[in-house]
Amino acid sequence: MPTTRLDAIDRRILAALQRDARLTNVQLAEEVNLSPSPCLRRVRQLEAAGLIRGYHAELDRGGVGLGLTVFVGIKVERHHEAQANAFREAVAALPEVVSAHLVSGESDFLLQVVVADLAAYERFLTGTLLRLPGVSDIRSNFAIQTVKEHGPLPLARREDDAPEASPGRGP
Amino acid sequence: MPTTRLDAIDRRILAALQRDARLTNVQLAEEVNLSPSPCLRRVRQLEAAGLIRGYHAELDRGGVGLGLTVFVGIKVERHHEAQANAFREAVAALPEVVSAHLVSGESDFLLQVVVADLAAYERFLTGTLLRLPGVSDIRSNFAIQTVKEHGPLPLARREDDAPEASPGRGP
DNA sequence: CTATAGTTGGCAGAAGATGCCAATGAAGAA
DNA sequence: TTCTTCATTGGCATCTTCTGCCAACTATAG
Repeated sequence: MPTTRLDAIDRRILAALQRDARLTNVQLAEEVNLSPSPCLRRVRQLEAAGLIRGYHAELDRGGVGLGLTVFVGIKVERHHEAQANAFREAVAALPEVVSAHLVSGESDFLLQVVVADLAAYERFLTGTLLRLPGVSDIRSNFAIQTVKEHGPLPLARREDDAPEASPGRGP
Repeated sequence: MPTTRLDAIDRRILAALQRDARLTNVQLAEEVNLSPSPCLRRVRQLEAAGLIRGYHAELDRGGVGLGLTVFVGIKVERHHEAQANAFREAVAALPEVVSAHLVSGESDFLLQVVVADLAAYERFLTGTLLRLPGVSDIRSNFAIQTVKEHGPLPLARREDDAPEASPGRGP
């Protein structure tokens, strides 16, 4: 329901909150060259429109004892709709699964799995993943190094996204 | 530098902020059964220790015009250290690349790329990815459906993580 | 039992959040 | 061009929250 298309200020608000969700409304307003009132109103509107789906703390995986990230490709047998839904729901409900997508290519599903170590992954693989309904093949690719993570979405910037004070509205 | 191991309250703080980073310190304190002062102190400590790496708004990809997510497997030629670093830095600097990992298995790198549509991906692939230094093979897997995304990290819960009022400290 | 270190809760001043209203600016009609 | 209408803004007032400081409490070691 994008009632109104995003304007430059909305995009800057989204970019700022994507970078730092704990920004004070006052700080945010200053950053986008608005006074606090309309700034807060826009944020609420973006939230209500579903454009902002939530605010999350990004944790250090190693620091909380989750040292192993695995990308898991899963092939499933041709199945009925009900069976497919069951598989998806089962996968989504697993705490170790951080993300899961139906993808084109060799695998049907691509999961990102986070566990403490190789032993934990072995347990998760044999005790959980391999027992999911309809699984025909599983391929595990271990993350050896993280080059980039939680990168911000590249918000389209139009010509009017001036990073400094907008000329049309002085204080 | 995990000076002190995480206790149950720390884990609950992390879990809560992972779920909702905009929680008020008062709300957070209430949720973890502390008064605001020590709660805030713990949060600051977790931030300083690097366990909390940041706070980010989660945006609706479709809503901001980024309707296509692609998982890109890249093979690179055997290269020197300097060349490898150049590749990693180049990849990390690309706005369309949301995450990038060095992985085991068929590909050397696995990227998650976010673009507006197929045309934009075609431009990105031919204009940028294929021109990166040392690339020998690229395999693009398109996300057809998102089953789960931005799932919270499964914080290890010990026996003392009682979800209700802690017995040892009444108000 | 005493001493010590670490943690908690409460308090107070400062800062931020947020609803309300008049004013400003833009777009369209006449 | 001028007037009308509508959406959006900025400022204000009030309430909530933030956050540093201090005394009290708990647990551990001696």
